[in-house]
Amino acid sequence: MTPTPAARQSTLRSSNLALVLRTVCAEGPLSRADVAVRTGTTRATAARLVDELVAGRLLDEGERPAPPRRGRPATPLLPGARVGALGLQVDAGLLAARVLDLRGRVVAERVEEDDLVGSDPVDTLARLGVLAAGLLAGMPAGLRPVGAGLALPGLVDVAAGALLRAPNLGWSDVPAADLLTAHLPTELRPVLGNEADLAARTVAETAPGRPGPLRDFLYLSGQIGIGGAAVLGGRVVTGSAGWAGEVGHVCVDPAGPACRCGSTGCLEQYAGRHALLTAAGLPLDTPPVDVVARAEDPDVRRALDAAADALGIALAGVVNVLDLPAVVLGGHLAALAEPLRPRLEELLGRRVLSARWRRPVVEAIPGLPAAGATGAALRALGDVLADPVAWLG
Amino acid sequence: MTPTPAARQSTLRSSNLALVLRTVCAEGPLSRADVAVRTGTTRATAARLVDELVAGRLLDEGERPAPPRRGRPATPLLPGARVGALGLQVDAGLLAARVLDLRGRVVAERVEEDDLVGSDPVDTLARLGVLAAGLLAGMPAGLRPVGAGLALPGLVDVAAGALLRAPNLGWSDVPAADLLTAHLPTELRPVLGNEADLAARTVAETAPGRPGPLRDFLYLSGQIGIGGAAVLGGRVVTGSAGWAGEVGHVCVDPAGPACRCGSTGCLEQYAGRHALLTAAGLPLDTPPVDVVARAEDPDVRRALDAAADALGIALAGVVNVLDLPAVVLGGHLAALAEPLRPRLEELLGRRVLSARWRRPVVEAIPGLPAAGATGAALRALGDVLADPVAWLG
DNA sequence: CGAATTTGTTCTGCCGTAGAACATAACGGC
DNA sequence: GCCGTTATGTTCTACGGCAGAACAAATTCG
Repeated sequence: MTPTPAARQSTLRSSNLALVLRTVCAEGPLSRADVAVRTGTTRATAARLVDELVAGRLLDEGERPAPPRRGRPATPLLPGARVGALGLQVDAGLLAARVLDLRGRVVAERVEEDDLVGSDPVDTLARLGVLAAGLLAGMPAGLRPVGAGLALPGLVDVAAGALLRAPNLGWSDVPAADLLTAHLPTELRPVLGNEADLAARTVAETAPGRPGPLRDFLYLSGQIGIGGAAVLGGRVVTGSAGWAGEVGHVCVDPAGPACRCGSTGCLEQYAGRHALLTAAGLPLDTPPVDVVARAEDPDVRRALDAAADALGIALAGVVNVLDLPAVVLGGHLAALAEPLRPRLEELLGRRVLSARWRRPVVEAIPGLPAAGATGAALRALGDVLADPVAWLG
Repeated sequence: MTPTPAARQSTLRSSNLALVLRTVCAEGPLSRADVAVRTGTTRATAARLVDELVAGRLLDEGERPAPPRRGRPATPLLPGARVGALGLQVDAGLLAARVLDLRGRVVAERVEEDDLVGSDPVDTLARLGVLAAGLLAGMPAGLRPVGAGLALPGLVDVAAGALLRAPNLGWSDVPAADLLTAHLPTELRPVLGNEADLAARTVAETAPGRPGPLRDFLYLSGQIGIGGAAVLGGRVVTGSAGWAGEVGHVCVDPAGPACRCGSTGCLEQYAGRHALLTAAGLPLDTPPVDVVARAEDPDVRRALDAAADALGIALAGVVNVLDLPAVVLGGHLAALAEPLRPRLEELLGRRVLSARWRRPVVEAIPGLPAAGATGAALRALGDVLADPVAWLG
């Protein structure tokens, strides 16, 4: 236990700098006077803090497209466009590198689709490293990269920067951060994260520091298997070691089919992409839209119903334990939301203890491809928002 | 969304006062110099803060049972003994009122055992109010009550101070805080809380501000039904509306027996006290020790195994979603821990995805009767620790 | 009995915010 | 076209809180 250090004058300053930066990030263009009102400080103090952030390039003074009003026109403040973070992702079907700026805009990206199941981790991460290095080399000179993150579909050891196990890739014990650092500037050693956790972050946070419409929800990322993440108060619940969110291995029926995890009747065995397509008698590369199109086919209908039932049972359990007002379907499950929803909502209404007072809502948010990469960049930019002083140099 | 106010000088002072108070509460008797070291401040500043807390009676200067050392003897500081909070509890089998001081000691208590299933909420809460008023009337004059809490076995609306539904009591829509306020001083309007959440708090926090041995765990409170609470980083996860922790209604087998909640195959139907005793062919008032004594009886053994299996399946799901390193059995389940543990730990080892890296541990913590009342008092005292300035008057 | 040692107190200086006065840049009416 | 109005942004002084160093106090050890 590191004892918490007491707050000193400088702590006050950092904390208020962070508050001002967060405020501008969260509420679009604001003037110095707006910032003073939002933070409850005087204009004098707000201006002082803003000036420091502008000097450190974390905030930009915009040209004034001033809506004509009385009084001296305000200079609009925006999150710094010259601060960017690198988000990386390796998934069963793609390799992605994406740079986001503090406004949450995609500055540059490269996505390579490829079947990476069973690929060699060293080769694949080297490919990703080259991809990322190329992306950074092509960046406009003014942009300063402040951090990097890597989304991986599996259990991750954040402190060590290592992937423990990613069943969908067939990878185990990969020192991913070390392998990538060889291709990147030293200050851009990527912080690892679980793909579903980071994808969930893109739903909770539409841009750095800007809260999304939902603050509490369970996110499901349907891939070959099923990943998930619970979000409470806008923060992803990562658990004590960062291994939370394995919704795909919640047991739906102890007498159900064996799962590769060693257990039986896991949710993944009903609602995972492979399991669902197999049950529906469709080829494993059938895109979700085709599944929806054939929803009236009896075999497909039966598979969809079984998936909805399994989701209902598993998610009701999670909602009972965590009290979440919404379930967000992402990944391939987003596309299947329509045929799944009626049965799923009915089950949640019946099996969730508090449904009588607040019935859980099912939302579908497809998200852009490689949402994990965006989430990884958001995490890195979140570090800047949390402690701007460290980035003012 | 209330905009966060910026930190000012006075914020700094409150925050450091809170830190000093927390530090002394967490690490037993400390001198001013110890506090300075622990908080990283100078002795001058630490002494100033300590003096203010001593003047406000939140800290006491102890007599020095000084272990003979070189140098000027230190004056030991202790959490204020004259600050107390009232914890109340209504359960199916008892009514409890308990006063805890800032050191976590039980200053006074009254517990009445009685069968309250199906009782009239207005009458019962009036009884509890009288009990509490009597307890307060008998308190030493020096003790200042700073807050109150009420633990209830059901879903609670904290903001309204109302109980929504407590199946074990047969109560619905009870304005509990209002009913009790009639018998108590106005500043002691009790804050409602779920019994399992508050009992879990007594495990996470052995005394106000003093962390227990476990920081992350799932607590199970076995009563007639089964309540639960997840604790992450020492904080109880209450969910978005405070309704989290309904582990008893996680589905173990969709084809299982119907539950009074309207669902099927809930954990409660296998490991709840009533369900377990019925399955074992024992009378419903059999104390847990007798169940353990007859563990070799085939019927009892079968019921215990079924309960262990159900717990394994349900808890593995929760652990997969929340990544918790430990499961704590409380209530009647604590007494049954020995016969349940082997099978339960085996199942958790098999069904928890991350068990290969860290196998979940099962602990039994019986706790004192009416742990919810203690937890409710701890919550109120936690308010004092969070913002001592409000209590310095 | 005096040196050493540790605790607690006093005093000065620095830093960050509050508050008020002042400067600036627009609009609008006459 | 000028001047009052209005809102923004800046400058200056005051206050409060912590850091750091010097000092006073109380006990042990040689």
